[in-house]
Amino acid sequence: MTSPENASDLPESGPEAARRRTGGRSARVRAQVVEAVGTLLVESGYDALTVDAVAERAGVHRTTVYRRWRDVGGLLADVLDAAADDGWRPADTGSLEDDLTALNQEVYEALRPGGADAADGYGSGYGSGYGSGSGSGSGGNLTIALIAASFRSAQAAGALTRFWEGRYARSAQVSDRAVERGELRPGVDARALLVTATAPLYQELLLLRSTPDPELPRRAARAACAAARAGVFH
Amino acid sequence: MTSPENASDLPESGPEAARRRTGGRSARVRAQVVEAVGTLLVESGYDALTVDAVAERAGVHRTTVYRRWRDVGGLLADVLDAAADDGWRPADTGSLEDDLTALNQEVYEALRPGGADAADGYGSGYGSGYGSGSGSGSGGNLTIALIAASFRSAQAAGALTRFWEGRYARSAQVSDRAVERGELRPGVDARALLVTATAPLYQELLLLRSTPDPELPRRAARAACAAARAGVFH
DNA sequence: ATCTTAACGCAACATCCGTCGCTTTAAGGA
DNA sequence: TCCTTAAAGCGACGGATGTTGCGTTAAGAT
Repeated sequence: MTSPENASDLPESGPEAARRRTGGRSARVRAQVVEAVGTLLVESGYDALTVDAVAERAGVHRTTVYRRWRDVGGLLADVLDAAADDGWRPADTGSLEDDLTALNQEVYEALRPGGADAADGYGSGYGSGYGSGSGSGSGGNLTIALIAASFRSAQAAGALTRFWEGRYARSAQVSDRAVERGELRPGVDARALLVTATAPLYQELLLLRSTPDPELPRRAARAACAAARAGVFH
Repeated sequence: MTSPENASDLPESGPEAARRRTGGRSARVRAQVVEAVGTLLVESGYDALTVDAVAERAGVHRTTVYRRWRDVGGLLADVLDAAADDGWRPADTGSLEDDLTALNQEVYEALRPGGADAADGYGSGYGSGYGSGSGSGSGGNLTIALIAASFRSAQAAGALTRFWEGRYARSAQVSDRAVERGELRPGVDARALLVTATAPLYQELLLLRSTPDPELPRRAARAACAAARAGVFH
């Protein structure tokens, strides 16, 4: 759980620097607030995620939230950074196409209207505590809410980028394994391959908001495979 | 120029329906407001696009804007619908890869940080009157501002989807021409091909906000070509 | 030219949002 | 246990945002 103020975590430069107090009350407040953010997002979507609502839900005073997180973007950055360092790994199915399809399936679930309950924007694991968002009325999709927020706050945008880059970095082993198996020649640009594979899902579900096509994850994976085998990413 | 209220343009159902007044003053007000929206977006980005700022810039009263467009989303929807029916056509270069690259180049310019001055999110032509946004400080990218807005307003989201679908529909002839030339077998899914070709640009520049790579438009086009030739979109 | 009334202008109002100065609580070192 | 002070609580404020009721202007029909 990375907090805004210790993101760059020098232990206070001065010799007699003021001691931070991260124990007891502060920790409790943070936990309550972070949980309130998740709950509110799932229940009523991003528009309901005001500082006031979070504070009330967390049983904490408004000014406390303003001082520690500054704004909604800061709250989301905190939540996202916490989600970023889960133990997620890409599935290992034995073939490049199936690996990419599995990856795309996760993205698909996260982006689908009734979608997953997690900061699953790409990958799983986060906050399985938040009951599935399935059909929770105006709640809408949590992942989409987070992305929407990233357009309103530089801080949230940075956190989201870090989250995704972490996912892509770990997914590079999908490409590595394909090389080991001899499916691809060495020297392939893993990131380009992965972006090509996943991008159509974001395009269709997030930007174009077309009706979800269950075949899309596999088709996008196949397209990326074909391009990779043709040497486009070398 | 499609206005919110005549979007579904039945000429008033009742036999003695109240006559709308679209002439003189109303038309002038609309023109002033729409122009103010464009100017403000280019000059200072989406965050500066408040109803008040638009009203002041247009020399019109706040309540007028609130009543006719309801909110910023309504304003943007109006602007986007106006931009959607320009005369845009995809370039015809003589080969599929070059056609797609040209398409991607337009998207690239529109999405790049110092990017194009138009609602060029995909395609050109709109409002060439708005001086190029090149480097206009905090202005940021107009296209990205419009997309960001679409996450805050269902009305703007709908307009943006319509805009893009129109672009994709017209771009289908890129695929048709490739079939005619014998580059692709008949029966290819043009939309899937086009989405695959353009999606990596949106992914990198809009979502991941990575530093622009001038090679990206061509690489994405090549990847889509390779997939198409492999029969992925049939 | 005259009349009706849609659309705009205006001012007052209610909210919401973020900030500030001050007080109170309790974390953490001695 | 006591002391210092970081961090939370509290109330009040100023500014921005959106709404409402009413008066004024002018579009469009006769």
